[in-house]
Amino acid sequence: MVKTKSGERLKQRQRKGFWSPEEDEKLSRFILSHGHSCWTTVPIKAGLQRNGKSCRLRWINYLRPGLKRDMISAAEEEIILTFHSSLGNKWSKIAKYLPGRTDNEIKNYWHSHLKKRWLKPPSISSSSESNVSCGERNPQTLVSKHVISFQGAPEKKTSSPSQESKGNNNNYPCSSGHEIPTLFFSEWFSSSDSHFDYSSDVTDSKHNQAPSIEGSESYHQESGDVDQFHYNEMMINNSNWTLDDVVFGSKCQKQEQKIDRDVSDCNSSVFFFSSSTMT
DNA sequence: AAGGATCACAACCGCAACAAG
DNA sequence: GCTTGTTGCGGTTGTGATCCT
Repeated sequence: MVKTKSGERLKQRQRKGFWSPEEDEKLSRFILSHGHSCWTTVPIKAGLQRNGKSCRLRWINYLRPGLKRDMISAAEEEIILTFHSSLGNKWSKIAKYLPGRTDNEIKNYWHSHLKKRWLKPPSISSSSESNVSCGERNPQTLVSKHVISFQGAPEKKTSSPSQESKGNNNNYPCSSGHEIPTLFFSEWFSSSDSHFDYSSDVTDSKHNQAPSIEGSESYHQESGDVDQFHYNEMMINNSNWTLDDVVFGSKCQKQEQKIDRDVSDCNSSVFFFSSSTMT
């Protein structure tokens, strides 16, 4: 329930539906500058006519740095299938093993691609994209394999799960989709040409496609918040702060109390970004 | 080329869990 | 212990794009 200083309930006409590039920019700029101590106040402070829930969803599923926007690879698909077989529809849990992917994305992918295949009787010839037959899955084996793979941070050059994690010393995990996210957050942050490219959206018929990470300085230039950007960058690069500390602010502090559950939660959300700054 | 069917995905909704007062 | 507010999750819906006839 949102109230003004005087205590009056704020009567806002809240927008629904697809997000415009302007709204995306406002939200991104605000969160990158201030974090979100409380989602319900974010739209107010950011000047958005949305509810906090919508802002949170938009940020998590779309604007958050580090999200992968490319196709889900065969290996990622395999992970989804594997974990789904053991976890069920726990999309958020499955998403933790697929850095850069959101629960929503995985859920959608499941419903549009995998569900039918999974429900189908396994064919002997199996999928040409997958090295493991659906009918012969061994969740335990595969799960542990992938967990080790991610946590041990190997870079994988092939899409075959069987070929992953061989003698790589990188400290960050690699997506099973062949590529790690384009940039670490701090790198993305500090790169002069690494901010959202809304110009590309102009030609996008859906206009809410993912802002391109590369190619535009407009975001930076138009934000009028350069100092805050550099401040955040500095905080990330020169301290032990993680992305969560900067962006997610109080959330992880709050969650620290719930260690068991949250070690994995926080780790997963800083999967890529923190490793280059944490020693 | 037109129009219906299907697909893909962003976003909404409702509920449960949790924290704070 | 109860109430209230916030957050996170999973199911579902709406809409634009693409395919098919």
